[in-house]
Amino acid sequence: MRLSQSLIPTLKETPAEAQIASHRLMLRAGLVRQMASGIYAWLPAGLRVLNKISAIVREEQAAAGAQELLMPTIQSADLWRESGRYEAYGKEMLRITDRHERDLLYGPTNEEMITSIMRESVKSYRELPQNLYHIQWKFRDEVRPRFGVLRGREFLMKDGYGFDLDYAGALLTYKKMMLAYMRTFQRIGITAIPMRADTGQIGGDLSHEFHILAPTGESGVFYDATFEAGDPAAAADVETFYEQMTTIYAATDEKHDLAAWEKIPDERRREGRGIEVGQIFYFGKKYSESMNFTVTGHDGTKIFPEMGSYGIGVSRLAGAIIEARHDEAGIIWPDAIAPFRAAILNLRQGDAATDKICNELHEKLGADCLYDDREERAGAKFAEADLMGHPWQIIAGPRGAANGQVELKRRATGERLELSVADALAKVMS
RNA sequence: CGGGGCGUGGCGCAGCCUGGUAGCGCGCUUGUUUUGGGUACAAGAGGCCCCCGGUUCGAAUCCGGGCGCCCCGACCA
Repeated sequence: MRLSQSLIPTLKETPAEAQIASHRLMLRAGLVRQMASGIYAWLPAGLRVLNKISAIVREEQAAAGAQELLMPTIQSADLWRESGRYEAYGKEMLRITDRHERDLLYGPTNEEMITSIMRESVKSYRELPQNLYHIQWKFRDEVRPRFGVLRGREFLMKDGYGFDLDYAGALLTYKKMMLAYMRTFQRIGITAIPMRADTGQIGGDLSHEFHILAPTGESGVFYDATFEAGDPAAAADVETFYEQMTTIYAATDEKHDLAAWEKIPDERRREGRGIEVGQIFYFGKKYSESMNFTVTGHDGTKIFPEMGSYGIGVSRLAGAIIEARHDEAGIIWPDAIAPFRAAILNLRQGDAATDKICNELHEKLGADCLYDDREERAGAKFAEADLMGHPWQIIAGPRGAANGQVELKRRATGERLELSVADALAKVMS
């Protein structure tokens, strides 16, 4: 993609409303624009991030046996009256009336809807277990939206719902989802820690939140340093994995257990701030019972399926990652979800040898690279590339172009290498 | 929902107290210059001063009402 023909409106100065790093950088790097309080438009580069996160989520959900569907954003109030949450949910729910005076709402979550879909079609124990998810925009009318996309009112969430015949099955689904989540976060390139959590509006009795560590996080977190070492998803099987995840200490301030904390050796105690990027719940028959969803068991009796729900804040992740990975110059994207894997900086637009090298690079690297072909000073190009946080920068100028050399810069480390065009390409694509 | 603040070209801000017809920096356009870390000079374009009403000969400025946005706290993927 050529920068000269792209809508990537970077800002030299920080808009006054942005207080925290991720918000400032998302605006400055041209990823998002605010359209109303807590409501954002995702510009082309920002959308690429959302799409890359979603793609990884999809792959890991598929690997865990979950099926993707797509439910609407607008829901009927009647559905929510069945579960009793239409009244219970309060002002966070955006309520809408259509031209026929029917009560609708913009979905803050989808337990009722998925249960309704399942109960229409699933009648036999033979059809369970099933696990379904979608990636869809949600709306929660927060009292005070803030921190850019970290606490928006409209946000993109992956929400999944598991249906099992019994507690054992539901617990296994819960464990599988925890594993899928840890793999997802790992592939995205961040460290997330599962922490025991309250169940809030969703209800139920077993829940974990996944936090990524960042000094500006909204929750205080306490954890055993063991989480920082090794590969959390490397366990031989899901039971071993779950055992490890739930025996090593980790809790948010709400659930912090001083007695357990003090048993951990001093040097392994870690205290910090966390940003919640996902949460999983087991809540049993809460919705199957209230909404009368049953399947017939092999002995002919009716069974209320056991349920759980599984959420990842996709749009929040985009902000949270920046919060965890940036410096004074800008964003430091992990390779897996950077809007562009590499940027080509043409330091002398119009210099024949330089242009030739850049065009060749652009062609070979394809759509996942951004070619800065603008008529700008070198300094401006460097500054903007650092701001946007491309994992790799390929810097081409007349100095090196004469003998076929370019400079390759790694954003995360600042490391630079003088390489031939072919070697630079090989490194970026590996 | 309690407390505080802000709204002036695209962005960051000054002007408001003490009313007299809008200014600075960045960005944008054109030309020259510069050419490896946000270059310099020159000439331009661009503003219902958030909205409505009031006071006044005259309102960005004073008064009343409304809307929007931000920050702190309580609440939340």
